[in-house]
Amino acid sequence: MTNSVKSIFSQLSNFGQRIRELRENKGILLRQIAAALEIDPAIMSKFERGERKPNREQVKRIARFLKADENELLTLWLADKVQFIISEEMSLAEEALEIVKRNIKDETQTHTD
Amino acid sequence: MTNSVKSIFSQLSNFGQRIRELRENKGILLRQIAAALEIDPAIMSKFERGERKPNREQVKRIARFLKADENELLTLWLADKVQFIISEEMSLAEEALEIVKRNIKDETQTHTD
DNA sequence: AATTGACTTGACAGAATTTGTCAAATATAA
DNA sequence: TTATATTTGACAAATTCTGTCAAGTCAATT
Repeated sequence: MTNSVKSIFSQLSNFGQRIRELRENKGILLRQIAAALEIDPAIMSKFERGERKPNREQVKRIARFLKADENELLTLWLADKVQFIISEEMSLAEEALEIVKRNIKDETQTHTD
Repeated sequence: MTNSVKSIFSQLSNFGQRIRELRENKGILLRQIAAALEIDPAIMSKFERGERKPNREQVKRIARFLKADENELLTLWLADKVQFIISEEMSLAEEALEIVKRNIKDETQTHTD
C-alpha cells in the first residue's frame, strides 16, 4: 500500500471495525487474540484499524477465537480488499494535492530569502 | 499471483483480450507496442494473455499508442484486478460486492452536499 | 526439410512490497 | 505516579513483482 493512499483510506475497514466490536463486546484484550494467532499485538492492532490486512488463515483463526461467524468475517475481509483496489483508482485526488503541495513549497522558498 | 490461482484464472483477461483485438485489427506487431512502451516483447505478450498485469502508466501508454479509448482500457484493467481478487473467493463474491456498492453509495451521498 | 518471422515460455536477478518484531510513544485508569 | 492497553514507526527477513534473456513453439515460405 502506498503511503499516499494509506493516508486517505486506511480508516475504513469493514473487517477491522467488526472484529474490534466483537472483541470489545466480549471483554477480550487485543493481545489475547494476538497470542492466540501467535502474532505480535502490534499487528493485531493494525488489523483492527485497517492499516494492514490479515490473510485468509488469520481471518479464520480470528473467527474461531472470537466464536464469530467465519463467513461473515471472510466476507467483510474480501469487501475490504476489493474496496481498496477501487479506492486506489480514485486517488487522482492525492496526485493533485501533491502538485499543490509542491507548488506551495516552492512559493514559500522563493519568498523567504 | 500464486501459481495455483494463475493456472485457473490466467486465461481470463478483459483487458488483454481487448488490446490484442485492437492491435491485430490495426495490423500492429506485438513487438512494436513493446518497443513503444520500452519493455520486452515477452512482457507485452504476457499482458495480452493476462499472465501479468500492467501498471496504470503502461495502460495509458498502450491506449495512446493504439489510439484507443484510455478510459475504456483503464476500466477493463481495473475490472481484471477486481475480478482476480473475487475469483479467489468465489462463494463470498456477491456479498462482498454488495458491501462495496453500499459504501460507494454512502461515500457519494456524503460528498454531494 | 530448412528458414524466417511472430510470438511464447520459463528461469533468473534485482527491485519493490509485505511481513512480523521490537522498543518507544501514547492513552487511560487507578 | 504507576500500571495496563494499545499504537506507532523503524527495521530486517521473506515474499512477490519486474523486466531480461535465451530457448522454444507455431505457421507460412522457400
